[in-house]
Amino acid sequence: MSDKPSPIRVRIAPSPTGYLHIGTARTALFNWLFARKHGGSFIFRIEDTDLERSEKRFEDDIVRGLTWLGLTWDEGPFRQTERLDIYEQQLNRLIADQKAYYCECTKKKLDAERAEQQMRGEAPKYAGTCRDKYVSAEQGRVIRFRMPENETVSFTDLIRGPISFETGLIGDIVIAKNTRTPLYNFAVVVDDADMRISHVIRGEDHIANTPKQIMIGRALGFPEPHFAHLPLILDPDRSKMSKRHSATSVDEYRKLGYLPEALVNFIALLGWHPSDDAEKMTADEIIAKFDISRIQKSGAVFDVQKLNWLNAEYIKQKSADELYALLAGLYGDSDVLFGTKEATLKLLEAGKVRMEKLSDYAAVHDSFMLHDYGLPTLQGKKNIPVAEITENLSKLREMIRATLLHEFTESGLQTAIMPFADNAGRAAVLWPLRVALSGEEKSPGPFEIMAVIGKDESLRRIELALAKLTS
RNA sequence: GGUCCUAUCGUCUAGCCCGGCCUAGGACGUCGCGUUCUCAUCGCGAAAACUCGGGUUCGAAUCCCGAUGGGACCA
Repeated sequence: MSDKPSPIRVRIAPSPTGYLHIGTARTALFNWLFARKHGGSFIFRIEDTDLERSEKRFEDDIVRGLTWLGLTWDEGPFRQTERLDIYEQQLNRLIADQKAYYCECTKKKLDAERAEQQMRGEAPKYAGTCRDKYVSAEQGRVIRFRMPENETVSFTDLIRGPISFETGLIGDIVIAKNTRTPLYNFAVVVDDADMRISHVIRGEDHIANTPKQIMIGRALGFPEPHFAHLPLILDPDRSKMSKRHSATSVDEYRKLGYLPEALVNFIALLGWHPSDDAEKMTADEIIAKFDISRIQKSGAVFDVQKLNWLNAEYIKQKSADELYALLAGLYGDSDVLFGTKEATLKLLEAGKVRMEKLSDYAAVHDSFMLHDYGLPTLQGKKNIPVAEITENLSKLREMIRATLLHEFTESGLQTAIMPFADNAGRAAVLWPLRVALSGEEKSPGPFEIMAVIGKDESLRRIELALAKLTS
């Protein structure tokens, strides 16, 4: 054995039996971070041996999702269905070495055995009927791995420390249906060895598979990788995150208007924490601060509120142009435009603080439109007299008319109007002005609205209010 | 049912390995106050946690044992 450290090689190995799941994305992220942190390689493998449930559209979704998140891989995607010869070769080797054997037990017989074991309160496992008799490949229904009977398998989990299992409790597991149809626990071992994976970083739900895979790997004479089992992402009821309670697919989050940098940042913080308490971090900063030993042992609840906060932070830091491009990509130009492109950019600049998600844009867009309203709204809770409102709005109309076009900005309008508002009473000036412009109890500020809708439209809306007052 | 993992504010977590600096820190959320009328942003502030029981020790969130809770996997 050489002391030369083997290169860091990690992988993400999803099954294309569903859309890219948040949990899978998080596993991918931690593998990616580990690879990037240590100058290693990140390998992408598609575990599509389950032909019934695997679909091309799911594979495409996974590829698209990882790309969108920026989790770029160095090798792959490899597909297990394209590697059948490799598994067959290793399976034959195991059979020749008598470390695996054909089993002809019927499902009915196995079910009966299991029921009996359960009754006796024993751990359900294969009774070993075919273990020591000759069953030909033709007679065999499945191929089983000959599990040693009295061994303790131990491994040191990078996150949890030492973990051990008794092989006697595991039994002779099925590793393939036939030499061309390997099962999960076998294919994984062969692939990880073949791809020279140094660290297997995966979800906690795989802990029980680890001893099986270690034993198969030993039987095959493969070097043993390091293992790290990540805590699970939980729903608010603390069960494993599932569709039942929340959006679980990465693409759903994209469609809801979450930014990839926000999702990556948030997901990184689920079960991991930098030593300096930083919360908002770019991917590069996360890589720099990443340390696998700081990963949490217990599950983390997916708190959408915190994700929303982070997403809002990232939206605020985008320019109007960037937001426009993002929005147009998501909804199409026609749904995004507010009059002209120029006005839309102004709206975006003013309105982005009101968006947690890109999908909030519709409401923001709407908040700059004029809504139907009645006299009581214009008078407000303080019930400002109609005469006073009429007088103030008339004066405002003149001031706005007099405002030069290049001063028709939020700050320009503020400078022009605030002295008057302070004089006549802010509440009696600003409230009616704002309602005249928006028609709403709650809305963006009057200067914000005017700067976005422009001089002509502002005056039109004020005229409308004045007309309402005199009618 | 069996096996395995796990336990600090409502949530994400710092601290735990190397006991005293912890009157337990930060963030989200909540509540309050302020900032150009409302809303949002922004600023300031508040409430809010060491699962329980034993032990070790001068001293335990931190070490040991047990219980209880939660979860995952297999069936």
